[in-house]
This record gives sequence, structure tokens and C-alpha cells, in this order.
Amino acid sequence: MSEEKSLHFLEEIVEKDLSTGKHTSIHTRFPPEPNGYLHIGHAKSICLNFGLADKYGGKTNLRFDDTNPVTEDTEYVESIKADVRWLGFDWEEEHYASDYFDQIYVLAISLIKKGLAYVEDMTAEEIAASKGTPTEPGRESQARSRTVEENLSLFTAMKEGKYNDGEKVLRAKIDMSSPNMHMRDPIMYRIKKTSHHRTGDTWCIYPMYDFAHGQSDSIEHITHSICTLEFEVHRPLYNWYVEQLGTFPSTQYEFARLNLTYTVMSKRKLLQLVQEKLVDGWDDPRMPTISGLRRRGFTPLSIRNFCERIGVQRRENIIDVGLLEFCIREDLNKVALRRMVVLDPIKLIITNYPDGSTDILKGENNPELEDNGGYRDMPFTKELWIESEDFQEVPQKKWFRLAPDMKVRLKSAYIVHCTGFKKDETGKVVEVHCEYIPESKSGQDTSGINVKGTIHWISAEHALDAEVRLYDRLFQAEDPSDEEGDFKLNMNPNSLEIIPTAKIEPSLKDAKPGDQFQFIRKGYFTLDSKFTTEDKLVFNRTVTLKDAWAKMTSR
RNA sequence: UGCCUGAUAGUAUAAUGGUAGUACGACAGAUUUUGGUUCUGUUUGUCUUGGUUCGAAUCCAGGUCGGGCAACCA
Repeated sequence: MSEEKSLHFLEEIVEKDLSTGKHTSIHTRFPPEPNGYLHIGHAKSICLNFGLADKYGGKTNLRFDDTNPVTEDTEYVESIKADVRWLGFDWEEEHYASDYFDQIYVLAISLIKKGLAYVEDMTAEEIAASKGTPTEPGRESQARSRTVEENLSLFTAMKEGKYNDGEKVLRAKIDMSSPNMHMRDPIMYRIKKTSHHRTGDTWCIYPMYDFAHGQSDSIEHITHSICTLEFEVHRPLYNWYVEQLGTFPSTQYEFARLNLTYTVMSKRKLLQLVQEKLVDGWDDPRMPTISGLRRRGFTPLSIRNFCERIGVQRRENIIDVGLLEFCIREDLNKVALRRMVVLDPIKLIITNYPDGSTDILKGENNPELEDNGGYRDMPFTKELWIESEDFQEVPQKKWFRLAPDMKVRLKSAYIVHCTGFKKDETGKVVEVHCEYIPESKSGQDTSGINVKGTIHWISAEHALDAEVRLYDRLFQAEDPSDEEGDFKLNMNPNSLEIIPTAKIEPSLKDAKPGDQFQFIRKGYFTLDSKFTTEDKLVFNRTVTLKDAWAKMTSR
């Protein structure tokens, strides 16, 4: 019995196109502009485009939409390729709109020859003014009446650099009174005497998105050109170029972009955070970028699962970041090695344990794996570090950790009975005193004692120091862009907490950047790839564990 | 007050004229050497008004509310 998985609207379109013979196979593309780093919203588009082709035996190209030399850079090209690969996708062909500049130029010439494009002399301001408004029609430009020959020679002169930026543009001759603003003689080419990251100074005229994008799709025989909803009103123009030029009829389809609670997703805003140094670069672990999520400890699988779960539709949405957290916990629970780390240490002294003696205990690597994923050694001694929050001088109700006269299990070790504690001058508890129960050793417990609480610990003598970085949401508002004023006013001042000297168990010293761990009872962590050095380990918290106790006490 | 577009639990997403279901969340319980995991149960929904129909979330008409569109950006 196979559960019928329902199709989303794009899958339905593809199945229909395939069954009606409109297409015998499909070809999609992921078309980023290399002017920034990819974020989780792009991941949705990547999963969609590659996923669709995968599912229906088609192909997907990676194409850089590099038609604006002012904002683009090879740094971005490289990061985008790395991110797509890291997510687990391999493109069929790698292309650049700039590789098509010759072909696109020829197409422009042919539109001029058909009398469907003309060279404009007006300034940007004048053009904008003559375009009218959404409710009022625009005015036709005098340049509209130029002859084909005149347009041809003017356009050639543009290409040859005879004019400066802004002096001339090439416009499509469509309809200045169209209810769709994009059809009011849109600009096809503008002059930019800026070096392009790939074509250098070969060109000084560059095609606009609407002209270049659709025609690039046609050149690559893209069957389904998938983009986000804001391009919906561009579709008539996209189709107009295809029809007038008789090029391959790629078809544009739109879906709703991803929004996530407590973060921003626009490249412009993310760039601001980077430039104003409000975060530590594009790959800051708090950023919703692919590189940030990677450094934070997210896995490609968790992101792909997330994209699968959120679905694809045409309605505006804002996804609860809790779903992303669920997806990473779901994955990491199955693969992350369990380790003991004490973030805020106090001493636990086992008064009836022999001085100078060391017991080597076995700790399971991961209870979710077969044979617990194997075991690592954990030295046990008289003096241990435990989490200060695991002791309460006066226990609140339902407390089942340490408190005077209470018993807890030390994970993978013994049950201990609290006999006392010591405070410093300020009244802060600095030592907890316990007696251990020798017959309660983990795995061979004959004590018959049942305890409710289990806590983590590290031998003080063997513990190592490491820096641990705890991250929280970057913004305090669910939808920072929706708030009054500058979105940056909504930043969470406590989105990063650095613990300079956490106590970590010895086996962690061989961790490699990117390794993933569950620090028992604390959360999932990964070794940071940027700040870790020979003699200093830096761990990033990917996500906390679900914490029923914290939830209960916060009520 | 033009054009395009959308509206199903808190958030997403199914049901394609025939029992409104699923996931995340929330709540309750069981299991647990992680207050984790796992398991069980509960909770909450078709924007509105008409119409067509034996039957409407679905089709039709009007309304309401949301998003997008007037860069030589993509």
C-alpha cells in the first residue's frame, strides 16, 4: 500500500506538460545574481528546481544572472557554487547570462529591424515621468518614430562607447498606455562603463533583466522557468519577447518566496547587516544564509527536509523558525555523538571516593544508533564539574536534580547522595558535597535505588577548556521588516552569548570543524570553522534540545 | 482608486463537486540512566454574503482583507 503523496501545483503542471506531450522532458534552472550570498529562501528555490527535474527525469542548469556589473563579483559566484553543492545538488550545465551577450545583442538588433525597439535620448527622470502612473497612461516618446536605420546606427554607437552612462537606452516599442507598467516601452539595454567580473571591458551596454533573463531561458531551452511571485507582472513582457523573437517558448511560473519568523530574508537587508558589522560576515552563524547555517551546524539534509515540509504555493507565508529547528534536531538526534560539557561549572566533591583514584567509565556515543554507536572512555574522579543550575539549595517543587539530601544519577556513572554544600563570601554555592553509592555503577547497578534525575559531569582533573558560543534569534520581532522604523532596531541584543571557558570532556579534543555533537542535556553543537585554532576550540550551538523543564518553570 | 494575484486550525500544507486530513506548535499521559528521543491521546480551521447543486473548501456573482506592480536593480 503506497500512500499517494499529493502533488504541488508545479508538479501538476509538469505532469500535465509531460502527459500532453507539450514537453518530452523538462529543463529547469537556478538563476542567482552573483551579488550576495545564498540564503535559506534560495534553498527553497534550489530544492524546487533541482527537485522537479530529479523527480521527472529532467535537467537543471546553474545560471548566473550577471547583467549588472556594478553589483556583481566573482566572490559571490564562488560562494554560490559552493553552497549549491553543499546542499547536495549537481547542475547539468553552468552558464552565465554574460556568455550570451553576443546572442542577446543580435536579438536586440532583430527587434530593432522589426521596428519593435528604438533608441531613447531621454534621461532616466524624463523616462520615469513619461511612463505615467498605474492609474494614468504614459506618453509616447518622440524617439518612437525613429527609422530602423537611425536606431541601428544609434544602437551601434551605444555599443561602441560613443555615449556615456545614462545618455541613451534601447527601449522595446510596446504600449505606453498598457495597464501593466512593465509593458510601457521597457528598457532593454543601458550603458554602464563599468568593468564586468567576467567580460571585463568588452561591453559597455548591458541588457536588462527582463530581456536577458527570458532570452537566456530560451537559449538554454528551459521548459519551466520558475521564479518568485514579485515577477508575476513581468510575465507578459517575458512572453512578448519570446513571441516577437520567435525564440524557444520557455514559460515562467511563480511561487511564493520563503519568509521565516525572527529573521530577514532580503539580500539588501542582509548586506546591510554585513556592511554595518552588526554580524560577523555573511557566514555569521546567526544569519539565514546557507553559509551561516552551515557554520551554525545545520546539515544539508535538514535543510532539504525543511524545504520539503514547507511546501510550495502561491500565497504569502511566514514559516515558524521552530519548524527549521525541528528539522535540524530530527537529523542531528540520529547522527550527533553524545558528549558531556559543563557550561557553567561548580565543583561536586564525592567525599567517600578515594583521593587520587581514577575510574575509567564507558559512555555511549549515541543511544539512537546500533550498539549505542560504540563507547568512549570517561575518567571519573573524586572532584567533578557539574552544571551550577543542577543544584538548588532549596529545591522547588518537582525538582529532581541535586539538592540537600537528594539523590541523582551521574550519567553513565554512579548515583550520588547530596550531603552538603559550601558557599563563598558572597553566598554563592561553590561546592556540592556528595557520597556515591558504589553498587550503583552504570550498567551493573545492584543498589535497587531509583532516582528521577540524571545529570552530566566531567572529572575536574581531566576536563579541558573550550569556548562555547550560544546563539539566539537575531531579531526580537516575528517579522522585523513589518515593524515601524528601521528593521535593525529590532535586533536581539542577546543573540550571541560567549562562554570563554566551558569544561569539556577529554574526548572532544580531537573534534574537527564541522563535526556535530550533542552536548548531553544542553543542545547540539559543532566545532566552529572560523575561530577554532591549534590551542583553542570554539563550539557553536546549533540549536538547544527541547526543554520541558524550562518550559514548565517559565509558566 | 488602474492592473496582476491570493485567502483552509497559532504556522504551514492536503482534500481537484461526495467523511475537512497531515506536519510543526500547544496541552495531557506512558516509556526513558539526556526534564532529550520514542509512543499515545486532546485541542483549534474552510474570510464574508448570496447563488448553482441531492451535496460546495472546491463551481458562479458581489463584498472584505492581504501581497505585488510606476529602478537605466534582479
